[in-house]
Formats: sequence, structure tokens, C-alpha cells
Amino acid sequence: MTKPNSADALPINTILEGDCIDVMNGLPAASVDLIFADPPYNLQLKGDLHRPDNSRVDAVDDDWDQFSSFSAYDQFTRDWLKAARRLLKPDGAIWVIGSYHNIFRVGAALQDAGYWILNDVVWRKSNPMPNFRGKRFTNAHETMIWASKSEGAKYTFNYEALKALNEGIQMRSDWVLPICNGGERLKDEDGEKAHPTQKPQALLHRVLVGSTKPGNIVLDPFFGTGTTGAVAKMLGRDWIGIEREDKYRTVAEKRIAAVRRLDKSSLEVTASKRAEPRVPFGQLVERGMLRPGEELHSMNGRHKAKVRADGTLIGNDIKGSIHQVGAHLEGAPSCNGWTYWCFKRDGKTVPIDVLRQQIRSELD
Amino acid sequence: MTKPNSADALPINTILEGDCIDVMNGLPAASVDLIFADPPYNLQLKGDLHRPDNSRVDAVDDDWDQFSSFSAYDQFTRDWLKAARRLLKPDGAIWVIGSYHNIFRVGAALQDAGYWILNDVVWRKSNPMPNFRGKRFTNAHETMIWASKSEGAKYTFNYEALKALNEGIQMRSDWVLPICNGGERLKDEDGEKAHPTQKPQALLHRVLVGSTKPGNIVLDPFFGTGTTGAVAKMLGRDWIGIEREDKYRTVAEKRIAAVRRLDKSSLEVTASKRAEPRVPFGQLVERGMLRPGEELHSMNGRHKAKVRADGTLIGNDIKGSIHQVGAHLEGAPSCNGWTYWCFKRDGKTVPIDVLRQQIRSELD
DNA sequence: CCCTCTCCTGAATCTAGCA
DNA sequence: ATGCTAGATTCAGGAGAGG
Repeated sequence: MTKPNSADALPINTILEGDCIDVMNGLPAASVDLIFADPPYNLQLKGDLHRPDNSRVDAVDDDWDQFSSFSAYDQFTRDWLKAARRLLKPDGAIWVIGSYHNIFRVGAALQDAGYWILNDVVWRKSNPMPNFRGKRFTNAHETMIWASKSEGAKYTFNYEALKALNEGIQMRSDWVLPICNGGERLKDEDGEKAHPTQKPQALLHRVLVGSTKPGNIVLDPFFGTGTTGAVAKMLGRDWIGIEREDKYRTVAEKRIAAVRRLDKSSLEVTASKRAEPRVPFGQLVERGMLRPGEELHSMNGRHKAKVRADGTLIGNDIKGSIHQVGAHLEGAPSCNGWTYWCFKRDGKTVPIDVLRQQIRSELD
Repeated sequence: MTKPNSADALPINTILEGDCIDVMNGLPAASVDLIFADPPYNLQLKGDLHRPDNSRVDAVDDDWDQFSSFSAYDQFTRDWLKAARRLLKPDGAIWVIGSYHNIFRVGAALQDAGYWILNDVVWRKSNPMPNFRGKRFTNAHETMIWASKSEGAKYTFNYEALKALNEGIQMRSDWVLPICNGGERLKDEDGEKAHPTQKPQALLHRVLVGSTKPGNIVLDPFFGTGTTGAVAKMLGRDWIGIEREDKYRTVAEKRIAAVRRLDKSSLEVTASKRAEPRVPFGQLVERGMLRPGEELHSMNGRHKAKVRADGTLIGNDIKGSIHQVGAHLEGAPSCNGWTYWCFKRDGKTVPIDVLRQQIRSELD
């Protein structure tokens, strides 16, 4: 028999019909890498909400008060977050977007469910709807919460790629992006907007470039018109959508069919140094790039040490790795020996990292 | 008889010593116009953190920020929010500031306690501390929640004053302000920062100008070094502070004593200098103005390169930013990629700088 | 006087891999 | 699981020294 929880069983790159909690509970556990969720925040839920066991949440009716409505919304939130968490791989992560009407309840529920918040990210709208009555601030942003499945999980974060997207400065928690309108805004056959809260593709682009790898599986339980699927497909990620309403699914199918998947070289993003193969310092000695007995000098010129045949260094009163000796001499908690030590060739001072690069380039 | 709840009974313009919940419960109900609260954030820090230069980050590890669990923090939050709500006049309002560690719990508790959220306001820090390990986004903002005592309350909002503060444009829900440092940052006798989380006066200035009237009473239950009191006094509002720690009260007393109450005409407006916003090339890609995989051509027609999903280019033998690749191909020490690269649309060659101008025009 | 350069610091839930 | 070690990682701005 095939494994019942295998990712092979997943309905990849399709839109599933139905209530997201029911549908999620029918999918194999620990099978998706990322969840992006744009849940409803309408508190007048009119009995739409169902628990995982299909019992109806006793939600707001005509004379609802704020407490019963909040508690119904909380129940709904707990239920879908629980179902979503089951689907995530151990190192998976989730993004949830919302406004002040619901995001505080969602955030608290995320924490209570065992997710570990990594950042809250503010989408700062460059062209928000103004406040017409002059009674409040222009509601010019929405909030996204990025969380791993649990504390200590090895979530994906493409730091260098995001830094590249931001012209060499590390990406901040506030993102300035326009709202979705113009040609990107999907219209129905009447020329009306097809969905009231269509998210801009640029938002999903940043989310997916930053927190997934090509080939990852991205689930969106409130798929709407499929922005998540469209961007995922373009970026070479697999996707699964869940959507209750026929009309949204129809629009989304058509939209995603028209998207072209990017070729591999365009998908490659700036890699992190951490991903590069590890080179032991001893290899430089074994290969004769450095001689045992040769002297190394610290980058700041204040210290020196001698190379030993086993790839350790010996300083005045300390023996150990290039890192340990560097840290000791500087009185620092740690030290990257590769960038700390230099050697001399033909009167010139050369960082030893140059030799590591040389070895790495031979590995390609 | 005098009214027992009269504001006359209030210890105006003083700092009260003690636990804020006890002290608030001893004050007359329905007596203050505004509450500004900067409660402990419940940061959950594990080990030390060092900068890349090996210096240690001076973290917020004070006892007052330690809670045993989320539920202990929730209980504390519910208690102080309840005591605070009793003190508010029916048309009073509250501001609470926090970070992703606590703000979701605070926001949910506010709603549960019957407050009515009016806006969430994002303080975007112009000079936040970076993320040193490259594992998350720069935590570049904090969130404030502005709420009235209850739904339908006639809260104060000085729309025109805020619009004036913002150069004639309606004030938005995101405020760009620097963190508190330099001369404004209070030091103790050892020259160390007097309080680890002193808030900038500009933040309180905007809060108080926007949501109080001169002569109003402003309460701060987590007074710290008294930024709320100092700005309130300057702006001609009355204030009450509550602070547990002797050392903070001492600093705050001295600070506020040195503040001069402004005469009515001199409510100075700190005009923000507006530099041309930097637009990362990656935004053109995220926003679909250029497609990953698309070819760019050099202005002189001699070179070409392909756009990648993270906003870098790939040429024959070189990957990097638009500037780096341009410089490399020209054999030049530097290159302005914005004026060097062009793309093709409808058979015409267009400089990419046109797209940057387009984005900038949206930001005005 | 100005300019340059160095040093310091800010509410932080901040590593990965192998033995 | 725990422990150890390699080695990757920062932006804006103010203060102060030196030229």
C-alpha cells in the first residue's frame, strides 16, 4: 500500500470545493510547506461556521451582541488554525492577513494553538481609501502575521533574496505596496470587481520568494480569486486552493490557467553563504595552499599565529581552530576565522577566505 | 456634597507610586479623558545576542517584563484594562502600544473588555535595530491600538489639527518617526539609559494633539520616565502617572519639572523633510512591471541580461544587482543601473527609470 | 568653521550541523 | 535527546575625536 500521509496523495495545483475546515481535515497531515490565509473578518457570520465535526457554531443571530459574535469568530479561528497546523510539515510556516477588526484575535489564537510568531509585517498601502467622515485616521495598512508551526522549527527564510529585492538592505517588517487595482483587478462579466478583497500579486510575490523554495507546496484555505495560486505557479511552487463559492473558483481557474511558469534560471535567487559547502581549514594545509609553520596575521594586524600540520593554529598561549584562536585573541565570544586571518604572498596580505573560495569554485 | 467622582478629587499632575491596578482602583470612576499605556511586552528572550562585530545587545531583560505564561500575561492584561476602563469618562479613549509579542493578546482583551477599536496605528521606525542573524525581517515597527471606552462613544479626534501636522494631507494609520535617542534619551547618573524602552516625544505629541483637548486629563498607568507627562504638560493637558519603580519616578519628576507649558500660539509643528523615496529595483519585479525572465538591454545596445525573481540580474557570467551587473559588463568601477538598462514594450525601447518614476508618483 | 572617520547603540522571542 | 563547534550576521544616526 502507499503511505496514506504521503504528499503524493495531495491534489496539487487544483482548487478544492467546500468549507476549508472540512477539506483540510480530509488532506494528509504534515504535507504542505506554507499556508497563506486571508480569512474573512465579517462578524455577522449567519451560521456559515462549522466545527471540524460538522456541528454548526452557534453564531450570531438577529440580536447578537459583541461578545457572542467575538466568541463565534474565535471558535471559527481556532478550528481552521488547528486544521491548518495539522497539514503543515514540521518546518512549515503560515501567513495570515487581517485588519484591526480580526487580526488581534487571530494573532492570539495563533499563539494559543502553538504556532510561533516570527514577525508581524505591515502592508503599508500607497493608495488607500481615504477616511471620508474625518472621524478616524486613514486606514492605510493591513497586518500580516508570519509564524512557524512551532517554536524552534527550521522555517524557510530566503534572507539574501529579500535583501536583493530591497537593493541590498535587509527587508523590513513594513512593506509599501499599492492596493490591487487597474489591470490586475479581476472583473466579472458585468464589469464589477470579481472579489471584494483581492490581494495584490506583489504581496504574494514577496511572501513566496521570502518563505518558500521552488517546488514547495503552498496551501491557501481562503482562495478567493486565486492570487496565491497565480503567483505560486509563476514562481514554480505547487499550490492547493480551497474555496467555497463557485463564482470565485471559476474566476481563479481561468486566471491561473493563463499564468506562465517561469524558467529555472529566473527562479533562482541570490543564495545564502550558509548554503555553500563547508570547507575545513585543514584542507588548505593538506593541499599545500598553506604550509605548516606558516604565519597568519589577523585582519587588524594586532595578532599572529602559526599554522600546524593538522589545520589548527598556535598563538602565544592558545592552540585550536582558526575560529577558537581568533576569538581568544580578541576576547570575543566568537570569531569567523575565515574572515579574520590573512597570509602573506609576494609581499601582499591576502585573506585566507580567498583560498576557501578557490576550493569551492573547483567543486562546481 | 461634592460629587465623589469629581475630577477635583484627582491627584492631577503627579506621579503615583505603586502597582497600577491597585492605584487605579483607588481613583474615582469616570474621571479621565485619555489613557496612554505602554505595558510590558512580555518578550521571551533566551540567550544573549551579539552583533556581527561581537558587541552584546543590551536586551530588555528586566524583571517587570517577565511573565510565567501567556495565560498569566492575559490575566494581568485583563485586570489592568478593566481598572483603566472604569476610570475613563464615557467619551474617553485609550491608546495601548505593543509589539507582536503582546499586542494581539492586548487587542483581543480590549475588545473582550468592551472597548471599541477605532484604529490600529503603526509606528514605522526610521532607524530600527537591524536583525543581526539574518533570520527574520527587521523588526521595524510597533503597533498602537486606539479605542474608545465603548461602541458609539463620542471620542475626541482633532482631524484638522492632524491634517495640519501632516502638511495638509489626512493623517494615515502609519506614522514614520525615529526611535528615541540622542539628547532626548534620558540617562542616569552613570550615563546609562535611564529606562530601556523610553518612547519618543513625537509619538506622544501626535497622540495627544489628535485625541485630547487642552485641559483634558491624561492617565499613564505605566509611566516609566514620564514621556506622557512631559508632552501632556507641554501641550497644556493635565496628567497622572502611575509607576512602581522608584528610579523611574525620580527621573520622571525631574524631567517634567523642566518642561515649560507652551503658550497657545506656539504649538510647533515639526515639518518632516521629504527626501525622494528610494525605490528598490525588486519592486518593479514584485509588482509585475517587469517579469522575471525578461531581458534588459544596455542603453548602448552592447549588453543584455535577464531579470530574476528576486530583482537581481543574470548576465553571461555574472549575477547581481542592476548596478553591479552594469558595472561588470562595462568594466567600470560603478554604474547607475537605473539609467543603464532598458526594456522593450511594443517594439519600443524604454529605460527602466521610467518605471521607477511611476512608482514614485504613486507615493506622493 | 567644516569635514571625515570611528565608535557606539536601539523593546530581539536572531544558527546549523554533526557527533 | 544533548553538547560542541564552525562560522554567518547590521542600519541609521548621534557623539566625539582629529585634521
